[in-house]
Amino acid sequence: MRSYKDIHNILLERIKDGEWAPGSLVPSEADLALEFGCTRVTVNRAMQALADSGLIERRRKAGTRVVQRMTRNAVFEIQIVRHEIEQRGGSYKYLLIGRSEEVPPQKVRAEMGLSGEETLLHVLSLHFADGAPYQIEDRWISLETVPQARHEPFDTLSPNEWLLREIPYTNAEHVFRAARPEPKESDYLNLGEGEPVFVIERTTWLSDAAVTHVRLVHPADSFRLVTRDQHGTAL
Amino acid sequence: MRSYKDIHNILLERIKDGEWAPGSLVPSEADLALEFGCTRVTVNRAMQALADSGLIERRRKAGTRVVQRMTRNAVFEIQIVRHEIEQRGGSYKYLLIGRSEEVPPQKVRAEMGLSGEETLLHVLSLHFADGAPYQIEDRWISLETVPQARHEPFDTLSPNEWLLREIPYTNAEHVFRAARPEPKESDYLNLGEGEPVFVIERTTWLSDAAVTHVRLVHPADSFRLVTRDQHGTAL
DNA sequence: AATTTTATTATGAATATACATAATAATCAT
DNA sequence: ATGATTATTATGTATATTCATAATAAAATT
Repeated sequence: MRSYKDIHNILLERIKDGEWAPGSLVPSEADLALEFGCTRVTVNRAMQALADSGLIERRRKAGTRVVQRMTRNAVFEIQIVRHEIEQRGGSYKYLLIGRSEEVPPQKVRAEMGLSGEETLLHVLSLHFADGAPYQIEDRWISLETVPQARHEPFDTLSPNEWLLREIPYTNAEHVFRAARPEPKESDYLNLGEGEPVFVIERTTWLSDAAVTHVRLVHPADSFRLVTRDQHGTAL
Repeated sequence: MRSYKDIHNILLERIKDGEWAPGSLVPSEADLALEFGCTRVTVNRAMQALADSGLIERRRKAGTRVVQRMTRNAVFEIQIVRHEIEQRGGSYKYLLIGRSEEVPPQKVRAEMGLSGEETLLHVLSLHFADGAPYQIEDRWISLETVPQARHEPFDTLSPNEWLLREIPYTNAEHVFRAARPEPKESDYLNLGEGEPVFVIERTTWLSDAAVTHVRLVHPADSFRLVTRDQHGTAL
């Protein structure tokens, strides 16, 4: 028996092989159902999977076309820093530098979509891999969205780990860039003269409420971001 | 009438709100079908979508659990450099620097999984935004996988654009990092003293055959990589 | 008691069927 | 010819039904 996954794979092959060229119209569900000797529903399930993964575009009556993509997606994993390091067999250490309640600078307020001048929890900390500084975590946490944070000392458990463990979030925005470190950052990371840093800025939200904004600063020579593979199945 | 998408969203809310905690067992399809007044099939469709997006894990008889994720995904778009620039309202220019057939260095061969010492097409080019250098494209193209490339001059159309338009690929691997530019790169990009670069290395594959490997080098102050939002639908 | 067999249960998946909806094509009235 | 109306068609989705499969629990056998 042919499952919808089989049909999905067959259709995928046809697209990959160029048999169905980008932009071309593919046969209707009814025709394919006839060809594969199954019902239209089964073909539909397979086609929907292809549409979900962005390979085809479907419109009622107009039919289904192979997308003429000018863009593709890549996916990378965000995980706890400790795991990042331990996974590579490195030894991990965490150090809290400062913890206070302050009104964040304008830039952070803008990123988090804060209108007023409420105080947030500001936590500055350092993550070490094999004894060497690996990441500065400069974080602001909304006490309105996450009041529990007020009672967390963050002296042994990093905000990174606590948040990922305890607080759900719905979406995140990232900015990655290369930069010259600020003097203080250069100090914390123990950087050589002229060594650049890799900066990740992440803002996370729970529905419409900002949860946290963090600036992660890494020495350039010890950090690389790698994407996972694509197109295995859906996605 | 409640569609499977409605049910998907309702269940998603329950996970987001923590009503269904990470690691907890969620009600069976049959129970949920009863609750929502629809058939099990509809619930199944919704649950499958959630499973596809990695929020729940399902096993026969064992039931369905909310994943206890320590990692989350982020997605970014790979698009044609020209579009990247024009989308921001910038003016785009392309310049071919060199085109030749050579045996690539060991590092590139390793990335592409090449065993022998076959010659690849090597294309070096520059992309400008508003007159200023924006990206160095240092690319190797497999003439075995993409023989058509041999007849492409790449003097007005960049390999980036030609490949994305003409050649399908199934998956890609990326590495991002901050680095100090090599002297030649600093030269091409017209960089100031000590200015770092943002480097993207991408290898793409068509099934098991390597298509191309490219090193993209950007001035740090003109480049930032931004992720798209998550959790809209699947993924 | 330990092991094997059987029954139960939850998810996975296919089928036939019915109706909804959006886009296009064909028809008709002006 | 032009514009409005209707028919057609492809996809979207829901339902009832059926069977498959994997994991667990219960029962039976040794």
